[in-house]
Amino acid sequence: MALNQTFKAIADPVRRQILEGLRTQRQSAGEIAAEFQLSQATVSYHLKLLKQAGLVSVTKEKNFVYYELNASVFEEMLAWLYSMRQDERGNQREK
Amino acid sequence: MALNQTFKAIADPVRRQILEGLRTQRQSAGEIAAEFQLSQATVSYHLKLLKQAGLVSVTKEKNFVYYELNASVFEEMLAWLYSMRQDERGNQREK
DNA sequence: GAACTATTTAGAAAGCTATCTAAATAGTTC
DNA sequence: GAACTATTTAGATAGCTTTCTAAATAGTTC
Repeated sequence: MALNQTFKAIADPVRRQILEGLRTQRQSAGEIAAEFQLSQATVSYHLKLLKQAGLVSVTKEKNFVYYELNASVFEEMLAWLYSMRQDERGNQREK
Repeated sequence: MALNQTFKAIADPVRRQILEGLRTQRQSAGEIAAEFQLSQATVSYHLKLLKQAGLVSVTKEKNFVYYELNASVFEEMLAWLYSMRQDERGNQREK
């Protein structure tokens, strides 16, 4: 059950912002790091967590490492949130 | 921007399980705590975080405190996840 | 109002997370 | 192969989270 890792991964604002940056195109580790006022090492740490959670995938090219969104993993989380929303109909409170 | 608090709240497995238990009916703090092998104080702490994140709402009755799902707050998270999924079409990798 | 029941708050400890700097790795180019 | 560029790993640290036990609060019942 990797759902927990996935939810933890998106619980951090830096990591969500990285994901947002990857919505439209892939980016190298350096390009991603440039968007933050954090050391490259710190951003690399966040990228590692996103990769472990399956939210991004990685391709090496020259001496760049490109990250791209792996949207299928979002489905699991969507499914969980959906299931929560569904049942909020008659919520029987026996006054 | 309370989205961060909301994502953090669901990042913990105990809290997700609490929410799952509330899908079909409200429960008192004691009923919720009985489902876990954790002290009542610990469960109370998790309930506080869920309440602060707006994911549950609270009614007092006799000397019981009832918790129920507040599904509207899930919408925000759903919207974020959706926006992530949308853009994963042509992801232009110029090979 | 005394005893009881349900829940929360306080304080402390263990473990986890995010961050940094410095060093290591790995691949490129001349 | 030496120098350069991009990225990751290692080790350290501060701060946050989860958990506990004990005590406090608050409401109920007789």
